[in-house]
Amino acid sequence: MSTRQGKAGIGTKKSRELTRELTRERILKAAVDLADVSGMEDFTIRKLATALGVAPMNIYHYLSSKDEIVDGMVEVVFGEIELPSEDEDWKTAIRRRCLSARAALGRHPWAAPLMESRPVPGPANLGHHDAVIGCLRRGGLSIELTAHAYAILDSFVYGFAFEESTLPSGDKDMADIAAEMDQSDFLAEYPHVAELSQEHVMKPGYDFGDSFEFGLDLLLEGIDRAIACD
Amino acid sequence: MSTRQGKAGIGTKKSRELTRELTRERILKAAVDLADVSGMEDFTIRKLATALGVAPMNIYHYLSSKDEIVDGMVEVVFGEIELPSEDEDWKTAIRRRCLSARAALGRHPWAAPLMESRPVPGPANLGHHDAVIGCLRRGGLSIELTAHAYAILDSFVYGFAFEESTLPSGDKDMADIAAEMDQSDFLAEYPHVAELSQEHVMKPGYDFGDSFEFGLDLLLEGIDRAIACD
DNA sequence: ACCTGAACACCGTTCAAGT
DNA sequence: ACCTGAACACCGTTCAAGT
Repeated sequence: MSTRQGKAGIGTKKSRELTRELTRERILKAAVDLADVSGMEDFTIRKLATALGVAPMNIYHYLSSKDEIVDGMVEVVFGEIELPSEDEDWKTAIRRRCLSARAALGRHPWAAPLMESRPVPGPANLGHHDAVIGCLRRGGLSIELTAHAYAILDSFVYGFAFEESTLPSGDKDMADIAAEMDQSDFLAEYPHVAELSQEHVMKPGYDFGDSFEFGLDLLLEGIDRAIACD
Repeated sequence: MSTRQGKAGIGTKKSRELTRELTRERILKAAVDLADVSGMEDFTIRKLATALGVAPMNIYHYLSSKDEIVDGMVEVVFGEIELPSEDEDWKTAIRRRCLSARAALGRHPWAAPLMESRPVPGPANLGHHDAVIGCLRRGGLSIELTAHAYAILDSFVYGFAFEESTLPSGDKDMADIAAEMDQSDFLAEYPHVAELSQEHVMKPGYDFGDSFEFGLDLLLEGIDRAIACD
């Protein structure tokens, strides 16, 4: 009955799109989706606008620069990472949040190098940091050890996720590189790379990701041991 | 006496520049220098050309795309990383090369996210990989454990170096963020971040880099222990 | 108020032309 | 052969103008 209802009813094909007004959130969702499929290299405001079906300049009404869009996208990803539970011991809780972080970065491969490098961290980012630090402190770690633990765990998690996100060009192409060079030259020049590649990485069951928990547990156990001599 | 000698002698101010013909190596050196001072964000072929005193298109004669330039720059950095010695035990040798890698990435902060993400690794890159893998194998690690060790050490080293390279906007600005928000609001919302920041990070002696050796040694010791159950 | 197209100052790269 | 300027197809962003 209202004019709004009337308007929405006019269009047939486009009505679904048209009723969806542009909002900050809708823009950021579309931005994350676009980056997920195109990667950050090809992520441009102009393409984002086309994906949303609006003129590029329209976006500037809700987010005032590309940097602000990227900030918002990083916040979306932080929102997807499970906060450490307050009911578990610190090691279990932190372990779970690290696995959750890797899973989120697996869904959004463009995000790994951006998570810790935004000049102005948003509330989801800060809230996440606070929960992790709080969890470590409750676990009995001193401030010094908390700082160490935080730095090394995040370096590892983000470093690993980033490495993983660029892998298709690093393992798969290893065969290509070997193919481009003369096979026997490659073997002579880089015998250990060749061995590892042929006898392990190329084998059916291999998954680079398996190393994640291996390394994570080394760090967690090491931190645990360090609590004693704190 | 030769015409070449004659030519070189003509100019007075510019002769030093002019005699230095453009070469692949000279371009790459200038590229690394430019990225060191400007960062990768501002690194453009056009600016590189101006720095070299040539027309932009001239560069394409020696390197056929920006990607190829970046590949070359990464190779330069790999060349600066100390290879693991063959005379030391694996732990000492690998430890040294990890410290050397961090030092190199400290000199070239733009490089961390590029080292392991080039589609086509160059000879310095491959040679480096080969030496590290060889060192681990000689140390008695199985192929499986070598793969784990390699993956987690590099994730940590590159992850940490990257984190470190973006730090000025992450620690310094923490004070700014707190200043922008109401101080008491910040303290109420993020009490653990505030505590860590005030009682540790802001203190005179604090250096984020101290966590590097802490984490590195946890990983090395953990790998060492894993050799037994291999 | 919300949305827009034209324009500006940049990119990387191609091309045709200079020596 | 080496080097070049003009031009092309893109960027992010500003601006003045539409409703």
